[in-house]
Formats: sequence, C-alpha cells, structure tokens
Amino acid sequence: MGFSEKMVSKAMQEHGEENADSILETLLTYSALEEPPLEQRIESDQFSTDNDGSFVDDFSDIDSFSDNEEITNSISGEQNNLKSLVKMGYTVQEASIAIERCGLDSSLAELTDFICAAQMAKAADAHLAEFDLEEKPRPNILKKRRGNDYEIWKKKKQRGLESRVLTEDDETIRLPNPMIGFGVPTDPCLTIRRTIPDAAIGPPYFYYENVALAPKGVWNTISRFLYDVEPEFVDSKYFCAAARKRGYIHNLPIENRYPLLPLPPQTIHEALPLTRRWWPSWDTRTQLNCLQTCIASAKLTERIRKALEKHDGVPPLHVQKYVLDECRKWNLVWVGRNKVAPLEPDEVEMLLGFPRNHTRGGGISRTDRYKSLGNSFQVDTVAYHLSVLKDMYPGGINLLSLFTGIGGAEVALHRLGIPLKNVVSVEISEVNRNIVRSWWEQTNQRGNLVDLADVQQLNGDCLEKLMNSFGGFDLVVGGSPCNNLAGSNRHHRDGLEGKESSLFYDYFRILDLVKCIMTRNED
DNA sequence: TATAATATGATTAGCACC
DNA sequence: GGTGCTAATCATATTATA
Repeated sequence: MGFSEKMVSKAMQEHGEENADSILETLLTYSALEEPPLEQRIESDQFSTDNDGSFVDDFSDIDSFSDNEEITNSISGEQNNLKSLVKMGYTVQEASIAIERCGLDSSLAELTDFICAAQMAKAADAHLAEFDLEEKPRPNILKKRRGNDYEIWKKKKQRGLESRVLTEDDETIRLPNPMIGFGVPTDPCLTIRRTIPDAAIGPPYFYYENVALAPKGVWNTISRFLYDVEPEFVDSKYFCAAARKRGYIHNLPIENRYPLLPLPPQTIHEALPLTRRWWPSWDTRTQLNCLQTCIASAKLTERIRKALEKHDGVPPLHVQKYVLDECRKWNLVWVGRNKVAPLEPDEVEMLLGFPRNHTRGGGISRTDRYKSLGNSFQVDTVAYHLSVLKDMYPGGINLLSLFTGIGGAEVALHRLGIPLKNVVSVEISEVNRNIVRSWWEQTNQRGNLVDLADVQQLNGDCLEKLMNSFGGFDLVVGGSPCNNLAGSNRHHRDGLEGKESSLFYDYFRILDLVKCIMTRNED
C-alpha cells in the first residue's frame, strides 16, 4: 500500500518540501484511518510524568478502533515505519516509496537499506554536487554502503534469503561467551586488535550503550547506523558483584585500558558482608543478577519465609528450588533466619559504582531511586572503557551526554580524574536532572553544565551555537531507552521501533550532526 | 490526588539429549 | 537438526493506600 506518489506530491505542494512534519500529518489525515491525527496523539505526551518509563501509551488502543484487526495492524505498522523514517531524517517521499516498494511487512532496516540503495543510484546518475552544508543535515548513512546501486541491494537481499550466505552485513550479531567484550581487567585480551571503519573514526569519540539481550536484529540495526562499528558486549559481573549484560558501540581505542581503583567487591559476600551470617549453604549464588528498576514485594518475601519455616534445618529440594528461583529473579539477599529481602537503594548505588547517597534526598522517592538506578550505567565498567581518554585529554574534555540519567558517564569520567570542561546533558526526567546537578555541585566541578530536557531541542542550530561557544565535543555518550528492548518488559517489548527505544535514532541523528559540524569546522 | 505496593510472561540463548 | 529443559531479563498496568 504506502502513500501514493500523487498523494505525497499533493501534501508536499501544500506544505513545502522541507516541512516533513506537516506533510506527514497531512498524509496520515488523508489515510482512511478513524484515528486522531498523529500530531494530536503525540501531544498527549505532555501528560506523562517526569519518569521516562511511565508514559501513557497512546498507541495501545489503536486496535480498538477497527473491526479488522489485521488490516489495522498493518496500517499502524506502516505509520510507525513512516514516522520512524521521517524522524531519522528521510523525506516523506523517500520513506513512502520505500514502504510501497518493499512491502508492508518490511522491517525498518530493510526500508533504510532500500532508501540507501536508491540514494546511491540517484547519486551515481546525477553526479550530485557536494553535500551542501547550508541545508538541513541528513543522515550520513550513504558512506556506509559498499554497493553502488539498487541492483546490488536486490542481489544481496536475494542471496541472503536463498542460500544464507553470511556476508559481514547479513550475519546476525552473536553474543560472546564469556561476555568480556574486548577485555576486562581480569582478562585484558591484550592481543585483540580491531579496525574501526573510516566513517566512525573520531573526533568526536562516541560511546553508545544498551541492553545486550535485545530482540533479534536490534543490534544489527544499531551497529549499521553507528557506522558499522562492531558492538562490544560486556557483563558487569566482571567488574562488580552484580551482572549487567550490555552492548557498547564506541570508537575508542581499546589498548591500555585500566580499571577504577579500588576495585569494587566482586562477590555478594564481599559487597554485603552482613548477609554472610544468614546465607544458607544450599544457596550457591556468589553474584547477583541484573539490578533492575523494580524490587520484590513484601508479600513475596513473606511467602518465602513461610515456606521455609515449615521445615527445620535444610528445606526439601522443591522448596529450595522455589526459594532460589525467586531469589535469582528478584535479587533477594539473606538478612535473617528464613528471611530474604530486596537490596536497599544504598546497596544498589554501591554495586553500580555510584557514590553513597548519589540518588538520595532532594525530594526523590524510594521508588524513583530504584527506577533511576536500575536504568543506569555500571560505573566501573564504563570507566574501564573511557579510561583511555585520560592521557589523550589531560586538560579535560567537552562532553555531550544524551539520555544522561543519573550521570553514570559523568561520574565515571570524574572518578578517572578526567576534568569535565563543558557538559551538555539531555535528560527528560527532572528527578534525574536534579541528581546530576546536585552531584555537579557537591563535587565542586569547575566546568560548565548545560542541562536540557528534550532531545528534540537539540537541533542543528542549537548544537552549532553550543559547539561554537567552546569548540566542539570530544565525546558523545549515551544509552538510549531500553524500555522496548528489555526482557523484563511484559507489555511493550516491541523492539527498536518502540515508543521510547526509537529514541536511539535521535542519538544517531545528534551524533551525526556533531560529526558533520565538526568536519565542516575543520575545513 | 499522588505515591506505593503488587501482580503480571515472553523472548532469547545455551545446553543435553536424541 | 529437532526438542525440551534451564536460565536471565536497565518494566508496565493495576490496585491499594496515605
């Protein structure tokens, strides 16, 4: 289906070629759906709270509008794809044609592939003039295509479907086992060399993070956008007493990394010595699972206590299994005889490498502390990767921090002794912005902290003004929302195109803008 | 009304076994 | 390869409470 070219041209005539949002709105209004216009639905975001995970999902009721669920789902999928593509910087026309040509079932990755191939073909035909920097910058994805026209793309797709010949691009990214990336302090993998694609070479350096166990294909897409850099998958259990399986895509050197000192406790008993007294021998855990945003209910720990109290001494195997399963699922620790409990916020802070009371006070609730901490970096892990910057920037760095959260990257850099000269931080949660601002003041930072609430504010003009005032960014960090990628999400685990997780494309957009502006300023 | 407490599976991957 | 099991997982929606 898709929007017809006629419809697109009509909308473009009404709004002018550059006004993508209006064109999109018009097209969606033209379509036969009995839905409010997209813009109107997006505006309902203003009712959401400060917490990035608690949006009212204004797309969830789409199905109820139609008697024919299948058709409605197709159309809404098409709209989401169109919206995502426009958000990524493609024109409505490009996006619409791609959807029409590739079919309704196409993934966003296939659509972007198609558009790239079409752009290559067009460029080859028309011998287009040099990229006009006065124009609104566009996704800089052309250079990552090795082929030169649509035919190559078609052949490649066909080849992939037929014989499963795995080219570098087609190969599904697999998680390493053990998950130690390009090395961890206990196993530095000194022999590993990697070559970074030309398009990815800094400055600026960039560092992107998200959950390792995302739905299939997500990391392929992320990697493809981030200049084909291979992800580094690392489990923070090699840095602290809790697991945290994450993927990092960055263009930093990997030689001569070093860990923060002192090394944090590596086992539960070292981290929480008071639990040792109550720890039963049949609970063989030595490390915790991933620290998440929610904790177990008091009802659950009470059920566990009652199950254990029915037996003297060592409980039967089925009770052990029940208790251990729940302990693993909820990261419960032993705090008394037959008594388990979730971690305190202070303990989570410590395990994640933050200063004590980092998230405490200033009006933040206990629930919000868990939530902010659960969404954060593990500081020691990130610091290990960023440590290579220390010698490169003895005078300090200018940092662009997207989806800052509670400032994991900032804390890591500070603990590494890398001065923060100018930090531009984008974080939607007011609670989190307050935490970072408070930390900034508590640690007597001498640099300048600019905090913004919305990534959409960070357009070309805004970035250019900021960058001109202090001369560009040395590092662009960000872990974009994982809500729609994380396994714990029972409701909307709809992948990179999900409501929050699609903000990845803003990370890419902004990073690419920064690269464009810095490249131009070099000339 | 705002905050806290509680209940709520599915999607991967690895492994043993056939 | 196919199957069945174990295991892990930066959460959301609803209900209860202050």
